[in-house]
Amino acid sequence: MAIRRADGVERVYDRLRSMAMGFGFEPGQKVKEGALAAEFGVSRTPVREALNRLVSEGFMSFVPNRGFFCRDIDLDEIAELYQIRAALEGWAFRAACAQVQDGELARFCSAWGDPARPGAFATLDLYDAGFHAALAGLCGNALLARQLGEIGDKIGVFRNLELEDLRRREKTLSEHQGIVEALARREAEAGAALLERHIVESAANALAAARARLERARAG
Amino acid sequence: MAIRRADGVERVYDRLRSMAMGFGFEPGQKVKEGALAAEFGVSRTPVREALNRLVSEGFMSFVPNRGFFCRDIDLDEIAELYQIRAALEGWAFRAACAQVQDGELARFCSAWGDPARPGAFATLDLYDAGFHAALAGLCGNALLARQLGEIGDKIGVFRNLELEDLRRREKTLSEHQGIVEALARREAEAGAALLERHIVESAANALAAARARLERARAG
DNA sequence: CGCCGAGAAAGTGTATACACTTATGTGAGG
DNA sequence: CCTCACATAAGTGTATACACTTTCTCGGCG
Repeated sequence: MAIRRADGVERVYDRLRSMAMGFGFEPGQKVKEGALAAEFGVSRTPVREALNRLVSEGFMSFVPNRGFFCRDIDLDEIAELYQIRAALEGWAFRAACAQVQDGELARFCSAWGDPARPGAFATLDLYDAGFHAALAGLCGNALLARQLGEIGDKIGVFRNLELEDLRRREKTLSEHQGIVEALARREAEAGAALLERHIVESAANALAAARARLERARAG
Repeated sequence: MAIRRADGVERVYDRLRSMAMGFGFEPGQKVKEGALAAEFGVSRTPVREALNRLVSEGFMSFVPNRGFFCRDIDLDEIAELYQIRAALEGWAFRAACAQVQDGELARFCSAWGDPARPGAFATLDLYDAGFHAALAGLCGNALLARQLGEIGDKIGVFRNLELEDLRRREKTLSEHQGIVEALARREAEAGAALLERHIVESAANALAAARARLERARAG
């Protein structure tokens, strides 16, 4: 038997994480170590390790002697995540206005201020994620940028669902445009206000999408 | 041998976490599973599980085939944590001004606006932590409050060290006072500005304390 | 029909075994 | 004295074993 087949935990962790981000598990569903171990062709040990990591990342919950459960998708929680995102991105924008170097700012604006840019991305949600990640990168706080990334992962599919609406797509692009322009002029307060409104609206749409998705899941 | 002695992982996890929060490990030090297992009187399995959780909480790092390492205390990282705290608490304050109920607000103000209140706490850093936690609780976003709690844990000892300076203690109390008054009048922007300045100053002091502590550790 | 309890089945919790990897020490050659 | 190669020790990665707990099943009883 091939013991130490390369990077067992890592593979298991990645698969479980993407399953948890998408709809690979029913919300709230019990997650059985043994079944996953069999499915992935490893023993329970690496599965448990991966699950433990996912617990403290908030993708799973754990009850002693009962095991692991997929988090259930809670609309309130998604709303709260969007609020945290608004707080963090707003701060990041102000910080970027105050301290980013001219060169870096110019590079950002020419890259993300171009209305044709979305065409280079396979899907709009990838473009959107890229935009917000790049923006967060300007504030000089790597930890904050990382936190925003993790929040994005948890919001996950709903951000995607949200952008399926065609009118919402155009609105997203024009709002991004406005934010870039404010940043170019280093208008911290005005830009932050635009950004926060942009996120609040995204939240409303994502919540609607999530609600619909949950209805569908409950029905089918 | 007593297999299944109650809550093995939980006990191990708690001990490791408090060790990591204080100075139980040298910063950057390698953490050997076997040694810890022996010390705690359990096998490596629960130790690894606890360590895995601590990795995704940011208290430990992990390198495949090399094992776990205590995070090294990075001054930049502490500064970044304080910035995230400022962003989150600032947002929470504004949200609290906008939407907290009169009754809850009054209760908060009478509790934390009392200058004699600190006397009820064993140490000032407990009082300080309590104040900021209560404030975060007013914004109605439980996830945000939790995040702030975790940030507080990571800042950990330095917050404590920071408050050892006597002048800083008095300053802290009067700044809290001002924040409570702004909240009582629901002056979102003015209060948030006070709060953010308060945190920025705390950060500067905590960083100085951390720097001193690191010097001492390096010398002794 | 519903409820309860005993027994069986399924599943978790941790110890242990052992393959594999990395670190450590040691002696020969430069 | 330094360096490299190799043996050895230390340590990690995962499978497996087995005790304990929870959950399921089903027959008897009210």
